Amino acid sequence: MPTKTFFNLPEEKRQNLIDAALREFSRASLADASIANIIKDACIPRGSFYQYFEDKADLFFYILEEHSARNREQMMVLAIKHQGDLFTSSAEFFETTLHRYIHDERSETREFARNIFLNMNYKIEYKLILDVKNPTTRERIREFYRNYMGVIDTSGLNIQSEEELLHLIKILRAILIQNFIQFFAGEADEQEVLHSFRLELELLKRGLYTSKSNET
Amino acid sequence: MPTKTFFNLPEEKRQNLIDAALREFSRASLADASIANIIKDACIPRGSFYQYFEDKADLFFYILEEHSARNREQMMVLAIKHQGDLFTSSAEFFETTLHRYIHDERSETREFARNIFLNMNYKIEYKLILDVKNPTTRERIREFYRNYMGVIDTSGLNIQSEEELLHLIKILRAILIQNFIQFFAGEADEQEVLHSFRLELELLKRGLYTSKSNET
DNA sequence: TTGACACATGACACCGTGTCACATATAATT
DNA sequence: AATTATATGTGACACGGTGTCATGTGTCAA
Repeated sequence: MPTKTFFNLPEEKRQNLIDAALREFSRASLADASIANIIKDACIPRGSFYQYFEDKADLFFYILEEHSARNREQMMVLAIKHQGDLFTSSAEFFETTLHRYIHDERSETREFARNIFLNMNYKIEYKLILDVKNPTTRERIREFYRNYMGVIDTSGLNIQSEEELLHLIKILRAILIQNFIQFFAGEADEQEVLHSFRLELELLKRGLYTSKSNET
Repeated sequence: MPTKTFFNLPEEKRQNLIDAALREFSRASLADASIANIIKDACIPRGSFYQYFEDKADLFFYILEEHSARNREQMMVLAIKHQGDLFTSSAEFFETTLHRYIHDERSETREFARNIFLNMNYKIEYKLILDVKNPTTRERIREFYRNYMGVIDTSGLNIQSEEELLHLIKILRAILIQNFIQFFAGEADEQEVLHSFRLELELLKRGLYTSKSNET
Protein backbone atom coordinates (compact mmCIF):
# COMPACT_ATOMS: atom_id res chain seq x y z
CA MET A 1 0.00 0.00 0.00
CA PRO A 2 1.09 3.57 -0.67
CA THR A 3 2.19 5.44 2.44
CA LYS A 4 0.22 7.98 4.43
CA THR A 5 2.54 10.58 2.95
CA PHE A 6 1.30 9.79 -0.52
CA PHE A 7 -2.30 10.35 0.47
CA ASN A 8 -1.36 13.64 2.13
CA LEU A 9 -0.04 14.96 -1.16
CA PRO A 10 -1.95 17.76 -2.91
CA GLU A 11 -4.51 16.26 -5.28
CA GLU A 12 -2.80 17.59 -8.40
CA LYS A 13 0.63 16.22 -7.59
CA ARG A 14 -0.81 12.87 -6.66
CA GLN A 15 -2.84 12.62 -9.86
CA ASN A 16 0.17 13.67 -11.89
CA LEU A 17 2.16 10.81 -10.46
CA ILE A 18 -0.65 8.32 -11.03
CA ASP A 19 -1.00 9.51 -14.63
CA ALA A 20 2.69 9.06 -15.28
CA ALA A 21 2.56 5.59 -13.77
CA LEU A 22 -0.45 4.69 -15.88
CA ARG A 23 1.43 5.77 -18.99
CA GLU A 24 4.39 3.62 -18.04
CA PHE A 25 2.25 0.60 -17.19
CA SER A 26 0.47 1.07 -20.50
CA ARG A 27 3.79 0.99 -22.29
CA ALA A 28 5.19 -2.02 -20.46
CA SER A 29 4.28 -4.88 -18.17
CA LEU A 30 4.99 -4.71 -14.46
CA ALA A 31 8.25 -6.58 -15.02
CA ASP A 32 9.41 -4.29 -17.83
CA ALA A 33 8.22 -0.98 -16.47
CA SER A 34 10.82 1.17 -14.75
CA ILE A 35 10.60 3.58 -11.86
CA ALA A 36 13.15 5.70 -13.68
CA ASN A 37 10.66 6.37 -16.49
CA ILE A 38 7.82 7.17 -14.13
CA ILE A 39 9.71 9.71 -12.07
CA LYS A 40 11.21 11.31 -15.17
CA ASP A 41 7.72 11.65 -16.65
CA ALA A 42 6.18 12.91 -13.43
CA CYS A 43 9.17 15.16 -12.66
CA ILE A 44 9.65 14.02 -9.12
CA PRO A 45 12.97 13.07 -7.53
CA ARG A 46 13.82 9.46 -6.97
CA GLY A 47 13.83 9.76 -3.20
CA SER A 48 10.27 11.00 -3.19
CA PHE A 49 9.04 7.96 -5.04
CA TYR A 50 10.28 5.75 -2.24
CA GLN A 51 8.63 8.03 0.26
CA TYR A 52 5.29 7.16 -1.31
CA PHE A 53 5.70 3.55 -2.40
CA GLU A 54 7.58 0.52 -1.24
CA ASP A 55 8.54 -0.33 -4.79
CA LYS A 56 7.26 -0.58 -8.36
CA ALA A 57 4.84 -3.38 -7.54
CA ASP A 58 3.31 -1.41 -4.70
CA LEU A 59 2.33 1.38 -7.08
CA PHE A 60 1.23 -1.07 -9.76
CA PHE A 61 -1.09 -3.00 -7.50
CA TYR A 62 -2.53 0.21 -6.09
CA ILE A 63 -3.50 1.34 -9.59
CA LEU A 64 -4.73 -2.11 -10.49
CA GLU A 65 -6.89 -2.21 -7.41
CA GLU A 66 -8.53 1.12 -8.30
CA HIS A 67 -9.21 -0.25 -11.76
CA SER A 68 -10.52 -3.54 -10.45
CA ALA A 69 -12.83 -1.98 -7.91
CA ARG A 70 -14.89 -0.60 -10.78
CA ASN A 71 -15.13 -4.05 -12.36
CA ARG A 72 -16.26 -5.69 -9.15
CA GLU A 73 -18.86 -3.04 -8.56
CA GLN A 74 -20.08 -3.44 -12.13
CA MET A 75 -20.43 -7.19 -11.65
CA MET A 76 -22.59 -6.63 -8.61
CA VAL A 77 -24.70 -3.96 -10.29
CA LEU A 78 -25.39 -6.18 -13.28
CA ALA A 79 -26.19 -9.22 -11.14
CA ILE A 80 -28.77 -7.14 -9.32
CA LYS A 81 -30.09 -5.55 -12.52
CA HIS A 82 -30.77 -8.98 -13.99
CA GLN A 83 -32.48 -10.26 -10.85
CA GLY A 84 -29.60 -12.55 -9.99
CA ASP A 85 -29.34 -14.19 -13.40
CA LEU A 86 -25.72 -15.33 -13.34
CA PHE A 87 -25.35 -16.10 -17.03
CA THR A 88 -27.11 -13.05 -18.40
CA SER A 89 -25.32 -10.67 -16.09
CA SER A 90 -21.94 -12.30 -16.83
CA ALA A 91 -22.59 -11.91 -20.54
CA GLU A 92 -23.46 -8.24 -20.17
CA PHE A 93 -20.46 -7.70 -17.95
CA PHE A 94 -18.19 -9.18 -20.58
CA GLU A 95 -19.74 -7.15 -23.39
CA THR A 96 -19.73 -3.79 -21.65
CA THR A 97 -16.27 -4.23 -20.17
CA LEU A 98 -14.76 -5.29 -23.48
CA HIS A 99 -16.47 -2.36 -25.17
CA ARG A 100 -15.13 0.03 -22.57
CA TYR A 101 -11.58 -1.29 -22.93
CA ILE A 102 -11.71 -0.91 -26.70
CA HIS A 103 -13.50 2.38 -27.10
CA ASP A 104 -12.31 4.36 -24.12
CA GLU A 105 -11.13 7.80 -25.23
CA ARG A 106 -7.86 7.34 -23.36
CA SER A 107 -5.68 4.89 -25.25
CA GLU A 108 -3.90 4.12 -21.96
CA THR A 109 -7.01 2.34 -20.73
CA ARG A 110 -6.78 -0.23 -23.50
CA GLU A 111 -3.02 -0.61 -23.38
CA PHE A 112 -3.02 -0.96 -19.62
CA ALA A 113 -5.70 -3.63 -19.88
CA ARG A 114 -3.68 -5.38 -22.56
CA ASN A 115 -0.63 -5.51 -20.32
CA ILE A 116 -2.76 -6.75 -17.45
CA PHE A 117 -4.34 -9.58 -19.40
CA LEU A 118 -1.33 -10.71 -21.38
CA ASN A 119 0.70 -10.82 -18.19
CA MET A 120 -2.14 -12.10 -16.06
CA ASN A 121 -1.01 -14.46 -13.36
CA TYR A 122 -2.24 -15.70 -10.01
CA LYS A 123 -1.34 -12.56 -8.13
CA ILE A 124 -2.85 -10.22 -10.68
CA GLU A 125 -5.92 -12.34 -11.24
CA TYR A 126 -6.86 -12.33 -7.61
CA LYS A 127 -6.05 -8.67 -7.43
CA LEU A 128 -8.80 -8.18 -9.99
CA ILE A 129 -11.06 -9.47 -7.27
CA LEU A 130 -9.40 -8.36 -4.06
CA ASP A 131 -6.09 -7.22 -2.62
CA VAL A 132 -3.89 -10.26 -2.18
CA LYS A 133 -1.04 -8.58 -0.36
CA ASN A 134 -3.28 -7.39 2.40
CA PRO A 135 -3.16 -9.86 5.29
CA THR A 136 -6.92 -9.94 5.65
CA THR A 137 -7.32 -10.94 2.02
CA ARG A 138 -8.60 -14.45 2.54
CA GLU A 139 -11.43 -13.19 4.68
CA ARG A 140 -12.26 -10.40 2.24
CA ILE A 141 -12.33 -12.79 -0.71
CA ARG A 142 -14.74 -14.98 1.18
CA GLU A 143 -16.85 -11.95 1.99
CA PHE A 144 -17.02 -10.80 -1.61
CA TYR A 145 -18.07 -14.25 -2.72
CA ARG A 146 -20.62 -14.41 0.05
CA ASN A 147 -22.19 -11.13 -1.07
CA TYR A 148 -22.07 -11.96 -4.74
CA MET A 149 -23.45 -15.44 -4.22
CA GLY A 150 -26.17 -13.98 -2.08
CA VAL A 151 -27.35 -11.91 -5.03
CA ILE A 152 -27.37 -14.81 -7.49
CA ASP A 153 -30.72 -16.47 -8.10
CA THR A 154 -30.10 -20.21 -7.99
CA SER A 155 -33.66 -21.22 -8.85
CA GLY A 156 -32.90 -21.32 -12.56
CA LEU A 157 -29.60 -23.09 -12.10
CA ASN A 158 -29.04 -26.81 -12.15
CA ILE A 159 -26.96 -26.87 -8.99
CA GLN A 160 -27.47 -28.59 -5.70
CA SER A 161 -25.41 -26.65 -3.18
CA GLU A 162 -23.50 -23.50 -2.32
CA GLU A 163 -20.33 -25.40 -3.10
CA GLU A 164 -21.47 -26.07 -6.64
CA LEU A 165 -22.37 -22.43 -7.14
CA LEU A 166 -18.90 -21.42 -6.03
CA HIS A 167 -17.35 -23.76 -8.57
CA LEU A 168 -19.65 -22.48 -11.28
CA ILE A 169 -18.53 -18.93 -10.57
CA LYS A 170 -14.91 -20.07 -10.69
CA ILE A 171 -15.50 -21.61 -14.10
CA LEU A 172 -17.22 -18.50 -15.40
CA ARG A 173 -14.38 -16.30 -14.24
CA ALA A 174 -11.82 -18.52 -15.92
CA ILE A 175 -13.72 -18.41 -19.19
CA LEU A 176 -14.21 -14.67 -18.95
CA ILE A 177 -10.54 -13.99 -18.40
CA GLN A 178 -9.51 -16.41 -21.11
CA ASN A 179 -11.64 -14.56 -23.64
CA PHE A 180 -10.20 -11.21 -22.65
CA ILE A 181 -6.75 -12.69 -23.09
CA GLN A 182 -7.57 -14.05 -26.53
CA PHE A 183 -8.81 -10.65 -27.57
CA PHE A 184 -5.74 -8.81 -26.36
CA ALA A 185 -3.45 -11.45 -27.81
CA GLY A 186 -4.95 -10.64 -31.18
CA GLU A 187 -6.32 -14.13 -31.64
CA ALA A 188 -9.81 -12.78 -32.11
CA ASP A 189 -11.40 -9.41 -32.79
CA GLU A 190 -14.23 -7.86 -30.83
CA GLN A 191 -17.00 -9.65 -32.70
CA GLU A 192 -15.28 -13.02 -32.63
CA VAL A 193 -14.56 -12.91 -28.95
CA LEU A 194 -18.13 -11.87 -28.15
CA HIS A 195 -19.35 -14.80 -30.18
CA SER A 196 -16.85 -17.08 -28.48
CA PHE A 197 -17.86 -16.06 -24.98
CA ARG A 198 -21.57 -16.41 -25.72
CA LEU A 199 -21.03 -19.82 -27.24
CA GLU A 200 -19.08 -21.00 -24.23
CA LEU A 201 -21.84 -19.81 -21.91
CA GLU A 202 -24.33 -21.80 -23.98
CA LEU A 203 -22.18 -24.92 -23.71
CA LEU A 204 -22.09 -24.49 -19.95
CA LYS A 205 -25.82 -24.00 -19.70
CA ARG A 206 -26.67 -26.88 -21.96
CA GLY A 207 -24.28 -29.45 -20.51
CA LEU A 208 -21.89 -31.59 -22.45
CA TYR A 209 -22.65 -35.20 -21.78
CA THR A 210 -25.46 -37.01 -23.51
CA SER A 211 -25.12 -40.74 -23.32
CA LYS A 212 -23.01 -43.19 -21.35
CA SER A 213 -22.93 -42.78 -17.55
CA ASN A 214 -25.20 -40.11 -16.08
CA GLU A 215 -24.87 -40.73 -12.37
CA THR A 216 -24.00 -38.01 -9.83
CA MET B 1 15.99 -21.09 -29.33
CA PRO B 2 19.41 -22.07 -28.04
CA THR B 3 22.17 -21.74 -30.62
CA LYS B 4 23.77 -24.49 -32.67
CA THR B 5 26.81 -24.08 -30.44
CA PHE B 6 24.79 -25.13 -27.43
CA PHE B 7 23.70 -28.34 -29.08
CA ASN B 8 27.29 -29.06 -30.13
CA LEU B 9 28.37 -29.02 -26.48
CA PRO B 10 29.44 -32.31 -24.87
CA GLU B 11 26.44 -33.97 -23.29
CA GLU B 12 27.73 -33.60 -19.74
CA LYS B 13 28.44 -29.90 -19.97
CA ARG B 14 25.08 -29.26 -21.56
CA GLN B 15 23.22 -31.23 -18.92
CA ASN B 16 25.16 -29.49 -16.19
CA LEU B 17 24.02 -26.12 -17.48
CA ILE B 18 20.43 -27.29 -17.80
CA ASP B 19 20.50 -28.64 -14.25
CA ALA B 20 21.81 -25.36 -12.89
CA ALA B 21 19.13 -23.47 -14.79
CA LEU B 22 16.45 -25.81 -13.47
CA ARG B 23 17.65 -25.14 -9.93
CA GLU B 24 17.50 -21.40 -10.49
CA PHE B 25 14.05 -21.53 -12.11
CA SER B 26 12.89 -23.68 -9.20
CA ARG B 27 14.09 -21.04 -6.79
CA ALA B 28 12.63 -18.06 -8.62
CA SER B 29 10.24 -17.08 -11.36
CA LEU B 30 11.49 -16.12 -14.80
CA ALA B 31 11.42 -12.47 -13.79
CA ASP B 32 13.34 -13.01 -10.55
CA ALA B 33 15.83 -15.60 -11.72
CA SER B 34 19.30 -14.30 -12.61
CA ILE B 35 21.80 -15.41 -15.19
CA ALA B 36 24.48 -14.59 -12.64
CA ASN B 37 23.23 -17.37 -10.37
CA ILE B 38 22.98 -19.91 -13.15
CA ILE B 39 26.50 -19.41 -14.46
CA LYS B 40 27.93 -19.35 -10.95
CA ASP B 41 26.19 -22.64 -10.20
CA ALA B 42 27.17 -24.21 -13.53
CA CYS B 43 30.70 -22.77 -13.34
CA ILE B 44 30.69 -21.36 -16.83
CA PRO B 45 31.87 -17.87 -17.79
CA ARG B 46 29.34 -15.18 -18.56
CA GLY B 47 30.36 -14.87 -22.18
CA SER B 48 29.69 -18.54 -22.81
CA PHE B 49 26.12 -18.21 -21.64
CA TYR B 50 25.44 -15.66 -24.34
CA GLN B 51 27.09 -17.94 -26.85
CA TYR B 52 24.38 -20.50 -26.14
CA PHE B 53 21.30 -18.41 -25.40
CA GLU B 54 19.91 -15.09 -26.48
CA ASP B 55 18.94 -14.25 -22.93
CA LYS B 56 17.37 -15.64 -19.77
CA ALA B 57 13.95 -16.12 -21.40
CA ASP B 58 15.47 -18.11 -24.25
CA LEU B 59 16.83 -20.68 -21.82
CA PHE B 60 13.68 -20.63 -19.72
CA PHE B 61 11.36 -21.33 -22.63
CA TYR B 62 13.65 -24.03 -23.92
CA ILE B 63 13.41 -25.87 -20.60
CA LEU B 64 9.69 -25.21 -20.37
CA GLU B 65 9.18 -26.64 -23.84
CA GLU B 66 10.98 -29.85 -22.91
CA HIS B 67 8.80 -30.12 -19.84
CA SER B 68 5.63 -29.33 -21.77
CA ALA B 69 6.31 -31.82 -24.52
CA ARG B 70 5.87 -34.62 -22.00
CA ASN B 71 2.52 -33.19 -20.90
CA ARG B 72 1.22 -32.92 -24.43
CA GLU B 73 2.28 -36.44 -25.23
CA GLN B 74 0.62 -37.66 -22.05
CA MET B 75 -2.63 -35.94 -23.02
CA MET B 76 -2.61 -37.71 -26.35
CA VAL B 77 -1.74 -41.07 -24.82
CA LEU B 78 -4.57 -40.84 -22.33
CA ALA B 79 -7.09 -39.68 -24.91
CA ILE B 80 -6.25 -42.73 -26.98
CA LYS B 81 -6.20 -45.05 -23.94
CA HIS B 82 -9.74 -44.00 -23.05
CA GLN B 83 -11.04 -44.42 -26.58
CA GLY B 84 -11.37 -40.68 -27.09
CA ASP B 85 -13.32 -40.00 -23.91
CA LEU B 86 -12.49 -36.34 -23.36
CA PHE B 87 -13.71 -36.07 -19.79
CA THR B 88 -12.27 -39.31 -18.46
CA SER B 89 -8.90 -38.77 -20.09
CA SER B 90 -8.76 -35.16 -18.86
CA ALA B 91 -9.49 -36.34 -15.33
CA GLU B 92 -6.76 -38.94 -15.46
CA PHE B 93 -4.36 -36.43 -16.96
CA PHE B 94 -5.02 -34.05 -14.10
CA GLU B 95 -4.65 -36.75 -11.45
CA THR B 96 -1.46 -38.28 -12.76
CA THR B 97 0.19 -34.97 -13.55
CA LEU B 98 -0.63 -33.52 -10.15
CA HIS B 99 0.65 -36.69 -8.51
CA ARG B 100 3.86 -36.52 -10.50
CA TYR B 101 4.44 -32.89 -9.57
CA ILE B 102 3.94 -33.62 -5.90
CA HIS B 103 5.74 -36.91 -5.48
CA ASP B 104 8.61 -36.59 -7.92
CA GLU B 105 11.87 -37.52 -6.20
CA ARG B 106 13.48 -34.31 -7.41
CA SER B 107 12.11 -31.40 -5.42
CA GLU B 108 13.00 -29.12 -8.32
CA THR B 109 10.23 -30.66 -10.37
CA ARG B 110 7.60 -29.46 -7.93
CA GLU B 111 9.16 -26.07 -7.32
CA PHE B 112 9.64 -25.44 -11.01
CA ALA B 113 6.01 -26.33 -11.63
CA ARG B 114 4.97 -24.03 -8.80
CA ASN B 115 6.84 -21.13 -10.37
CA ILE B 116 5.31 -21.94 -13.72
CA PHE B 117 1.75 -22.03 -12.48
CA LEU B 118 1.88 -19.12 -10.08
CA ASN B 119 3.45 -16.98 -12.78
CA MET B 120 1.39 -18.46 -15.56
CA ASN B 121 0.51 -15.96 -18.24
CA TYR B 122 -0.46 -15.97 -21.88
CA LYS B 123 3.02 -16.62 -23.16
CA ILE B 124 3.73 -19.43 -20.72
CA GLU B 125 0.29 -20.99 -21.05
CA TYR B 126 0.59 -21.36 -24.78
CA LYS B 127 4.12 -22.61 -24.35
CA LEU B 128 2.62 -25.46 -22.36
CA ILE B 129 0.96 -26.37 -25.61
CA LEU B 130 3.38 -25.20 -28.27
CA ASP B 131 6.29 -22.86 -28.86
CA VAL B 132 4.93 -19.34 -29.19
CA LYS B 133 8.14 -17.60 -30.18
CA ASN B 134 8.57 -19.79 -33.20
CA PRO B 135 7.13 -18.05 -36.26
CA THR B 136 5.23 -21.13 -37.39
CA THR B 137 3.45 -21.34 -34.07
CA ARG B 138 -0.05 -20.53 -35.26
CA GLU B 139 0.07 -23.35 -37.76
CA ARG B 140 1.52 -25.79 -35.23
CA ILE B 141 -1.14 -24.92 -32.66
CA ARG B 142 -3.80 -25.61 -35.24
CA GLU B 143 -2.13 -28.89 -36.09
CA PHE B 144 -1.96 -30.03 -32.49
CA TYR B 145 -5.63 -29.25 -32.02
CA ARG B 146 -6.48 -30.99 -35.25
CA ASN B 147 -4.70 -34.16 -34.11
CA TYR B 148 -6.09 -34.04 -30.61
CA MET B 149 -9.61 -33.34 -31.79
CA GLY B 150 -9.29 -36.16 -34.26
CA VAL B 151 -8.73 -38.55 -31.40
CA ILE B 152 -11.69 -37.33 -29.33
CA ASP B 153 -14.87 -39.37 -29.60
CA THR B 154 -17.70 -36.87 -29.99
CA SER B 155 -20.48 -39.42 -30.02
CA GLY B 156 -20.95 -39.20 -26.26
CA LEU B 157 -20.71 -35.42 -26.23
CA ASN B 158 -23.59 -33.00 -26.50
CA ILE B 159 -21.97 -30.85 -29.16
CA GLN B 160 -23.00 -30.01 -32.66
CA SER B 161 -19.84 -29.00 -34.46
CA GLU B 162 -16.07 -28.95 -34.55
CA GLU B 163 -16.24 -25.37 -33.37
CA GLU B 164 -18.09 -26.37 -30.24
CA LEU B 165 -15.56 -29.09 -29.52
CA LEU B 166 -12.76 -26.56 -29.78
CA HIS B 167 -14.49 -24.32 -27.26
CA LEU B 168 -15.09 -27.23 -24.95
CA ILE B 169 -11.39 -28.08 -25.01
CA LYS B 170 -10.60 -24.43 -24.29
CA ILE B 171 -12.88 -24.52 -21.27
CA LEU B 172 -11.38 -27.75 -20.01
CA ARG B 173 -7.88 -26.38 -20.32
CA ALA B 174 -8.82 -23.23 -18.41
CA ILE B 175 -10.31 -25.29 -15.60
CA LEU B 176 -7.37 -27.63 -15.52
CA ILE B 177 -4.87 -24.84 -15.22
CA GLN B 178 -6.93 -22.99 -12.66
CA ASN B 179 -6.96 -26.05 -10.41
CA PHE B 180 -3.20 -26.48 -10.70
CA ILE B 181 -2.83 -22.85 -9.74
CA GLN B 182 -5.08 -23.22 -6.72
CA PHE B 183 -3.04 -26.17 -5.57
CA PHE B 184 0.30 -24.40 -5.91
CA ALA B 185 -1.09 -21.26 -4.34
CA GLY B 186 -1.85 -23.33 -1.27
CA GLU B 187 -5.57 -22.71 -1.50
CA ALA B 188 -6.27 -26.41 -1.61
CA ASP B 189 -4.34 -29.60 -0.87
CA GLU B 190 -4.04 -32.58 -3.19
CA GLN B 191 -7.30 -34.20 -2.12
CA GLU B 192 -9.27 -30.97 -2.23
CA VAL B 193 -8.08 -29.99 -5.66
CA LEU B 194 -8.81 -33.46 -7.04
CA HIS B 195 -12.31 -33.18 -5.64
CA SER B 196 -12.64 -29.69 -7.04
CA PHE B 197 -11.56 -30.67 -10.54
CA ARG B 198 -13.86 -33.70 -10.63
CA LEU B 199 -16.79 -31.64 -9.41
CA GLU B 200 -16.20 -29.04 -12.08
CA LEU B 201 -16.09 -31.71 -14.75
CA GLU B 202 -19.44 -33.01 -13.49
CA LEU B 203 -20.94 -29.53 -13.66
CA LEU B 204 -19.78 -29.24 -17.25
CA LYS B 205 -21.16 -32.62 -18.20
CA ARG B 206 -24.46 -32.08 -16.49
CA GLY B 207 -25.16 -28.55 -17.71
CA LEU B 208 -26.18 -25.65 -15.59
CA TYR B 209 -29.47 -24.28 -16.80
CA THR B 210 -32.74 -25.91 -15.91
CA SER B 211 -35.69 -23.62 -16.42
CA LYS B 212 -36.33 -20.29 -18.11
CA SER B 213 -35.20 -19.87 -21.71
CA ASN B 214 -33.76 -22.89 -23.47
CA GLU B 215 -33.34 -21.61 -26.99
CA THR B 216 -30.08 -21.79 -28.94
C1' DT C 1 52.90 -22.00 -41.88
C1' DT C 2 48.99 -19.76 -42.65
C1' DG C 3 44.25 -18.71 -42.64
C1' DA C 4 39.57 -19.76 -41.56
C1' DC C 5 36.37 -21.08 -38.45
C1' DA C 6 34.14 -22.31 -34.03
C1' DC C 7 34.22 -21.50 -29.45
C1' DA C 8 35.88 -19.54 -24.67
C1' DT C 9 36.57 -15.82 -21.59
C1' DG C 10 36.09 -12.04 -18.27
C1' DA C 11 36.60 -7.06 -18.03
C1' DC C 12 33.64 -3.44 -18.79
C1' DA C 13 30.06 -0.01 -19.89
C1' DC C 14 25.47 0.57 -18.99
C1' DC C 15 21.22 0.83 -16.50
C1' DG C 16 17.84 0.41 -12.87
C1' DT C 17 17.16 -0.11 -7.88
C1' DG C 18 16.87 1.19 -3.16
C1' DT C 19 19.20 3.83 0.53
C1' DC C 20 20.95 7.43 3.21
C1' DA C 21 22.70 11.70 4.88
C1' DC C 22 21.31 16.02 4.62
C1' DA C 23 18.04 19.94 3.39
C1' DT C 24 13.68 22.23 3.94
C1' DA C 25 9.07 23.27 5.60
C1' DT C 26 5.46 23.66 9.00
C1' DA C 27 3.49 23.61 13.32
C1' DA C 28 3.72 23.22 18.30
C1' DT C 29 6.07 24.62 22.64
C1' DT C 30 8.60 27.44 25.68
C1' DA D 1 11.72 34.90 19.01
C1' DA D 2 13.89 30.81 19.76
C1' DT D 3 13.58 26.02 20.03
C1' DT D 4 12.09 21.55 19.22
C1' DA D 5 9.53 18.04 16.91
C1' DT D 6 7.63 16.05 13.01
C1' DA D 7 6.81 15.47 8.24
C1' DT D 8 8.57 15.68 3.78
C1' DG D 9 11.97 16.65 -0.14
C1' DT D 10 16.25 15.50 -2.55
C1' DG D 11 19.90 13.53 -5.38
C1' DA D 12 24.38 11.31 -5.03
C1' DC D 13 25.80 6.85 -4.52
C1' DA D 14 26.67 1.88 -3.76
C1' DC D 15 25.12 -2.26 -5.40
C1' DG D 16 23.89 -5.84 -8.50
C1' DG D 17 22.50 -7.67 -12.91
C1' DT D 18 22.75 -7.46 -18.10
C1' DG D 19 24.69 -7.80 -22.58
C1' DT D 20 28.88 -6.80 -25.35
C1' DC D 21 33.32 -6.94 -27.12
C1' DA D 22 38.15 -7.45 -27.77
C1' DT D 23 41.04 -10.88 -27.25
C1' DG D 24 42.50 -15.70 -26.44
C1' DT D 25 42.45 -20.70 -27.58
C1' DG D 26 41.87 -24.83 -30.24
C1' DT D 27 41.23 -27.40 -34.58
C1' DC D 28 41.31 -28.45 -39.22
C1' DA D 29 42.30 -27.81 -44.03
C1' DA D 30 45.21 -25.82 -47.70
